[in-house]
Amino acid sequence: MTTSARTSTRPDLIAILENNGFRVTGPRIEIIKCLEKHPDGFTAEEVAESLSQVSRATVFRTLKLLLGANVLCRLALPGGTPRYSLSREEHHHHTVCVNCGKVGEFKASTMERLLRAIGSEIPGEIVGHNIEFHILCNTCGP
Amino acid sequence: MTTSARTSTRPDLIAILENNGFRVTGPRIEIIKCLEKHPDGFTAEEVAESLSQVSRATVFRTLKLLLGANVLCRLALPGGTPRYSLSREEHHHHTVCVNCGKVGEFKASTMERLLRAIGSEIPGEIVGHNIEFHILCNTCGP
DNA sequence: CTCATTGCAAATGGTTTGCATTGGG
DNA sequence: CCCAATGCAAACCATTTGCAATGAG
Repeated sequence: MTTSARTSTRPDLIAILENNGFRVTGPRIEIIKCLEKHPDGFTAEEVAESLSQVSRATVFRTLKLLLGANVLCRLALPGGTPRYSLSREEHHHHTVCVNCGKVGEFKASTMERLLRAIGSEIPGEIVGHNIEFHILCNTCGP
Repeated sequence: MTTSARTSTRPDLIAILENNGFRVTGPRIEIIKCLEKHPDGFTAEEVAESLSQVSRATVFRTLKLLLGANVLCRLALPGGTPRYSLSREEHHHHTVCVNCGKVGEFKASTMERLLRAIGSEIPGEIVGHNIEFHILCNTCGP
C-alpha cells in the first residue's frame, strides 16, 4: 500500500483508492492529478473539460467515489453549479466566493464549541450538518 | 394593500405579491394555499402533483418569485431532491430529517453570537451563509 | 483469465424557456 | 384594452445508467 506523503495536509488519494479496494487506473490517476491542481475548488464540468481523453461519466463516477471516501466535498451556491473541493482538514467548513466561486476551508474552534452546544436546542438527533459561508473573497471584495 | 394577519408568525404571501408589484392570480393563490398546508416543507414535485390544474412551469415560476421575496427557502440534503420551506422567522436556520425529509426551523441566540464572532476568522467579507442541520427527527429517531 | 472499470449514448430528474393564448387590473 | 402571467412542449444542465468493450491485478 502506498503511504508516501504526497502533500503534508491532503490525504494521498491514490492510497485512498487502494485502501478501499478500488483499482488504480489511468483515468483515475488523470482525474486525481487534475483535482490536485485546483486547490480553490472546481466544477465537474471543469474537470471533464480539461481531460478530453476521459469520459464525462468516468469523471462523475470518480468524484462520487471520492465523496464516498470523505476526501471530497460537494457544495452548492444558491442557484449555481455545484462546486467540489478536496478536503484538507478532517472536519472543516467552507467559504465560497459568490463572485468567483473560489472555495476555501476553515476550522473554527468557536464553531466546534457551538456545534456541541446547539444540540439541546434542536428536536431530534443531529447526524450531520452543512455549513457554508458565502463571502466576497479578498480578490473580488470591495 | 392587503395587510391582514393570516397567521401570526408567517408573512402574508398574498400581500407579498401585491407589495412587489406581482398580480394575484388564480394559480398563484392555489399554490400559496398549498404551501401553507405543508408546514414541514415540501418538494416542488409535491406541489405540482397536488395541483393538477396548475402547470409545473407555473409552480416553479411562483416558487422562484417567493424565493426572491425571501419568504421561502430552498434547501438540499446531499444527494436528495431539494426541499422548500416557508419562512417563519426573519432570520433562522434549518433542520432536515434525513429519513422523512421534514424541515424544521430554529433561531439560536448562540448561533447569532457565533456568526458575529466568526467574521474575524474568515478571509473576505461575509455576504451570506447556509447552515443546515441534518437530523433524525423525534418521529424517525432511535 | 476475470471481473472491475471504461466509453458511449441514451435516459433521468429537476428546472427553465419560447411562444401563442389567457385574464387581471 | 394591454401587458403580466399561463400552459404546453421542447430545451437544458448536471448527473446517471445500460451495455458491450477494455484493462488491471
